[in-house]
Amino acid sequence: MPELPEVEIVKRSLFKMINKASIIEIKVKNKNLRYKIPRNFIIDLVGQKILRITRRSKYLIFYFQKKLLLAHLGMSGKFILIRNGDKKMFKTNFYYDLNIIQKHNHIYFKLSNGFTLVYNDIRRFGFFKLFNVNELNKVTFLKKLGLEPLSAKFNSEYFTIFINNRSKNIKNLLMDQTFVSGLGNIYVNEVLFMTGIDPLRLCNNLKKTEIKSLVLNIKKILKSSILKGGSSIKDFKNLSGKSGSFQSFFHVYGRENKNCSRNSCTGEIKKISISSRSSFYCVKCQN
DNA sequence: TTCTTTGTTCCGGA
DNA sequence: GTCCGGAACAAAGA
Repeated sequence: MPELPEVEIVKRSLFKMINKASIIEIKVKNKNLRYKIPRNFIIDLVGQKILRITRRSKYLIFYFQKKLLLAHLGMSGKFILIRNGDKKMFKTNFYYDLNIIQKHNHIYFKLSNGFTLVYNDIRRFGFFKLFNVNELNKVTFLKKLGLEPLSAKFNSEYFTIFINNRSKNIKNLLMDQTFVSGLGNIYVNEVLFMTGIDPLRLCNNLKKTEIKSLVLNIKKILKSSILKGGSSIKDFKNLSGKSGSFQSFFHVYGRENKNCSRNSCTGEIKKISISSRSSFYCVKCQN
């Protein structure tokens, strides 16, 4: 489940391997992703050169001469790089992991640098959208997004002002992409555990020190995960098919009924549902 | 067949 | 008008 750190790793891998390459050919095997791949998708992109690749929240943005390609990986979307014309498909030097099922390959981008970029997505919740180059400011997906959690502007002052006159619980606040963009369920669970805050605590009851600590821990956990190559709790793989290592550092997510991993805490991890999303927390040190 | 999983969007109620 | 939570949506695997 790609959240900010995973998307950042994908962006870096893509930048390293295919930046400045041109698209020679596109094969759409299944156009029914989260949104239908439009008719003009192929004609708009073939012959275009990738000028740069950036990330905003969990979105990837590919800059071409005439178009912008916005991509979201949804729950299970991944990019795989194979050699052009390779019939063995997943037995290349670049992808030896057979957890990838070929029937979920939906789009092939044949590139000028000898590689083909494959988009694979089991649940097909990911999507691609095309925009004109000067229309980035009109993209509604991006317009609504709040601050990047790793930016300097995301700090205690911003946090304090935003929660003024708001009463939602802290779990939902951190999940709210208009507040801070890029955190998903897994990282929010981890941040709240690290900070020792009950996910149901109302955000307008937070103390100054808790807000400060939350901001610090959000940055710390995201940076640490990026350094370790992203998590791989279920589906995440980087371009070379290797899992990240951050998943082994999860303290609460998926640890229902297990003992709290915090030194000196004898509590147990409980699972509850908040806004129909599962939340894991220690009954003792998060209250 | 039902339940779970995700981020995003939409809708009704306060 | 604004805020909030819950539900719907997409697909697939257990």
